[in-house]
Amino acid sequence: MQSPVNNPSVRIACSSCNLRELCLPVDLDGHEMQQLDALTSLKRTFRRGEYLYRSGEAFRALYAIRTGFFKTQALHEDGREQVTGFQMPGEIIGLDAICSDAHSCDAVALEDSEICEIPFDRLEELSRELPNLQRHLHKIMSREIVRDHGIMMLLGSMRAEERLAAFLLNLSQRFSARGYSPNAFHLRMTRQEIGSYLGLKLETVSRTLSSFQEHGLLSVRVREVEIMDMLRLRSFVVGA
Amino acid sequence: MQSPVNNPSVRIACSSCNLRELCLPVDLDGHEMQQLDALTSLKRTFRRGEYLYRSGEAFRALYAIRTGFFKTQALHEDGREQVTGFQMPGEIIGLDAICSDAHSCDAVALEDSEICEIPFDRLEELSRELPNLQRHLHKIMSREIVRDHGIMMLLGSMRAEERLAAFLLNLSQRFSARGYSPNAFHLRMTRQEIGSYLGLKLETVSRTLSSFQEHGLLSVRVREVEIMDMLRLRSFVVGA
DNA sequence: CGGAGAGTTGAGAAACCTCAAAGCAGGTGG
DNA sequence: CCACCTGCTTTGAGGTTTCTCAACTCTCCG
Repeated sequence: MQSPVNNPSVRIACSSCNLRELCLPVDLDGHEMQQLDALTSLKRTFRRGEYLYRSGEAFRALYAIRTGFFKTQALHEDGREQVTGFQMPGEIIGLDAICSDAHSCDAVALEDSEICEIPFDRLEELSRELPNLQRHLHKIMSREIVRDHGIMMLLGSMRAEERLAAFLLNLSQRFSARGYSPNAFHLRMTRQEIGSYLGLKLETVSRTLSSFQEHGLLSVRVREVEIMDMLRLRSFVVGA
Repeated sequence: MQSPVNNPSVRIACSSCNLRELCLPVDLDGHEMQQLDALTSLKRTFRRGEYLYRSGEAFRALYAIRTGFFKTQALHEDGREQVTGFQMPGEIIGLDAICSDAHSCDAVALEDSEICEIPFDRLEELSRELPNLQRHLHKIMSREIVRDHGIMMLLGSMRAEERLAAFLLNLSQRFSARGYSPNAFHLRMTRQEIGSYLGLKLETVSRTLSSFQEHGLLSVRVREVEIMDMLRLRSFVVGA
């Protein structure tokens, strides 16, 4: 993922990384911002396919994605694994590890990526001093919970077409918020990964995309998606 | 739900309510505990069917369930609603409201219940002073995220039998942690509500329960469940 | 005792999955 | 630079699971 063309949300981010998730701006003055920057100075890069962390590893830090694209996946006891999310620049991952001091899922780079490490001890420390930061951290965690509820709803009560429409619209909206086109984008993940995330088999994902294309909702060429009829796509999700 | 017969986890809870979720004990000394107690002194009771809060209401406080049983449900834009969780004594609800300062789901009492209100401003304030409490709050939120991932996995990759087995084992484990029998318990929710939570129709829930009974895994009489073969029930969830 | 909500059960339909085969794209090594 | 190989994607046919619609029963209250 290249740098956004023109994105006001990104401009207000702290200089070293996007600690704040987009749409959740935090109110910090210059000095406070410096402290936050100092906290988030450790950066690392990952090649496509590399693991940022694995299930079971000790928890030390949260990670803010600076550039690139990740997926997180949880493994079942019986070996089945399920993608629990796709993460874009500006988003925070690792929150699920706090409760047990160990990561409960894997995070894998879907393309060459750069992240910014946020030592959790020090984040907690700093957030005791900066109530704005404290509240912001709570909001990020709460937002993750709400997001998960949305996915539960999708998995529990939507049909394949609705799930895929919701998925594409969500991607579109997130790309758009980062200054990219909401109508045309590149999928970083395989059909299998999309299916895993949406509770569908890869063949169903492929068939449904083809069907969307036949009906003129969008055009797909392998991983290149162009949404042609945003309104009709939206009507899949909202209405029955 | 009556008071537990003999439950060590509850004994270490603060006196006025179970702020800590079970299995996540917090390390506070006497004075700190007093401060926490002062925070959580407001109690309220609810009759079966009453709403603790509704989607859209302003967010002011978290709620610890002291006695009783709740469900939380999210409403779709199109009117569909989905149960996102069932809550028992000692559990905290309302975390999803932090991110937007408004509740994003309804909380409904499934039986006469008593809760303890925790004003969030003051909880944040106190957790700035007490690092142990701060970490504990973060763990509670993180635990909610992990729980939700578990449900996503259930919804995305399990069949009806597996989902129901997982659901019953989860209830059993939670009752057990509260000092009740893990083998025999009363369901507080309807088939419809179970189905909504598990992404199934009520008829499928009913049929699957009947099938479990036929196979000698458990006995069901409407809402009274007795698990007869815990191991075989477990094998549904772990194995293929 | 009657009514309303909850639960059970059956039959047929719909959605999605499984298995299989073939086409495509991108990377690697000759 | 091309050919090949591997992994990803598409499409088809048939099977399973779950849903839908419907009728009936049960249980709990008033």
